[in-house]
Amino acid sequence: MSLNKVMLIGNVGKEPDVRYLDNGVAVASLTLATTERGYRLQNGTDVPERTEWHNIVLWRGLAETVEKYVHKGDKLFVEGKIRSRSYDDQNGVKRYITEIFADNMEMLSSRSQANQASSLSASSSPSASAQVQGGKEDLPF
Amino acid sequence: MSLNKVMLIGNVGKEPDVRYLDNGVAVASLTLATTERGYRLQNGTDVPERTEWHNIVLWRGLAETVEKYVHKGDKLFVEGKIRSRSYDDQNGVKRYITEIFADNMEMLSSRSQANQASSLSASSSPSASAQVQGGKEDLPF
Amino acid sequence: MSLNKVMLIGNVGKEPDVRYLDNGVAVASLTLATTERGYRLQNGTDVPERTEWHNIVLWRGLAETVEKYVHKGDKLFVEGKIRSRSYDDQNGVKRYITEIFADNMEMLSSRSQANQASSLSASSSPSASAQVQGGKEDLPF
Amino acid sequence: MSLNKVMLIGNVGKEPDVRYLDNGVAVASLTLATTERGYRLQNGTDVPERTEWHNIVLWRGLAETVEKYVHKGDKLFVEGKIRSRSYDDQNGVKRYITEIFADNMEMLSSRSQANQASSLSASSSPSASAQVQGGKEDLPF
DNA sequence: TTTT
DNA sequence: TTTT
Repeated sequence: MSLNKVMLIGNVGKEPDVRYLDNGVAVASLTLATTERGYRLQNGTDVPERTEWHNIVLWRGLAETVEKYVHKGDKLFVEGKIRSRSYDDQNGVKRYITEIFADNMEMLSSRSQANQASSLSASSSPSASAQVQGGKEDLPF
Repeated sequence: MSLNKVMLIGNVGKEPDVRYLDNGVAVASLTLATTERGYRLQNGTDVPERTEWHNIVLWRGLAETVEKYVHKGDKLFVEGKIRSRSYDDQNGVKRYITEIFADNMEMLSSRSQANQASSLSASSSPSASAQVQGGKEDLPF
Repeated sequence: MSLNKVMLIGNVGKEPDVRYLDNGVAVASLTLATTERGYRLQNGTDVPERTEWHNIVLWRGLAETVEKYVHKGDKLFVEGKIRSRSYDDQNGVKRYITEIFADNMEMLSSRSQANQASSLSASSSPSASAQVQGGKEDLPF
Repeated sequence: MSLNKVMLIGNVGKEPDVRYLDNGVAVASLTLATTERGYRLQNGTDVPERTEWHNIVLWRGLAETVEKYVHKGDKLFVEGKIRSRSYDDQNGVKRYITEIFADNMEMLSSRSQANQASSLSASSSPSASAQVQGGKEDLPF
């Protein structure tokens, strides 16, 4: 048995990228920043704040929601799993990238009209507190 | 913003109860035991092992999967949220009960044919490692 | 093997209760509200917002941090496990209560001077982004 | 506010590497495999099983526990956060690596004498069900 | 590149 | 009893 679970709350770094495969399936990519607060060690040393950037990949319904409602600066809750893959860069060097494959997303803030978005999307994702789940059409009750 | 998230791995206490509402929606109830190992304090005192019993409620597709494949003794991973509700018992005393409303379930073992079940159900729940999600008909890739 | 994990983000309902055992150990109790947004079903029915109240119990260092810095209305992240116990109420009726035994806490907001509190307490809880862990005196790096 | 949380259950890929810094602090590195079950798409296509390898880094007490008790093949529960860092490889190419910085670990199995290990280490990590926490010397009750 |  |  195995578990591969990630939960993030952070801010979207730039406008998400959404594209459609030939079969019509939507795929979104976005970067999410999580920031640890700095603190002071007992010996007086300051440990500065630290920002981690996560590559988030979302498919299907989640990607469509991203396209409609998610923008740079927005705060998101993302739940998913870690996936690493390799690719050859422009110099033929093999590169590894670690991505978070999202199973679930919740919009926590809006710089734009995301609040409206959030309640709209919530109406199709009732299984948890206003969470948006991929491609789910039915209702939990 | 708000988060209410529970993740459990434990064993099913007895045969699950599954019923159908008038509208055809399935609802399953089961009890799940999680056990903390005992340990010895530094002063030599033994803290015994401790079993916690959780009331799990599952709806729709998850309930149907439970009906087909989950049995007493099986090991389950359950993800969901905490919900408390009150009811009046047979003596008219108001009682409170805390339940875990499941969003997600994974079968980790089988005493019966659950392994087969698990891979079957996985085929309709591809979003995560063989996880069974309620009412989801589409595929993540 | 077993897992019993809860993660909550919510608001403190009233001033926490902190007491000290004869051996000097601090124990804090507080209630935390998590709220699911309401939404509209596809048939037009409105599902109203729903608030869940959680009984949180914190020990030792966490309880002392609560005593110093946590107040009614504050937003908290709490991580812990579910524990149920029974007691006889004033009428001799056996009652069951479900509590969240906190392993970890993070202060996310302050109505009072909690922001200052948060950075102070963070300096003694370096293992994660400003999280406060019970009785931990050492540093992770 | 920010959250960066990872929970993994998987198997250790090879013997862990443990070293000590000049100041006596222990640091352990290990690889952990999580495996998603394969499944069959509705169109009949088989999606094969998929193994993900995670780089886990543990400090201080956790690293010392790893040194004593964790071996290739063991099953571990690891809780922590995602951290990426860059370094220059032997060809001067800048490389990025993503690691899981562990806050918490639980030994779920042993190929060697890890069961004994687990109960031993549990005695110094009582805050949660036999979980081993870094550098914690006190007891929760 | 975000945010506090 | 909180909060949005």
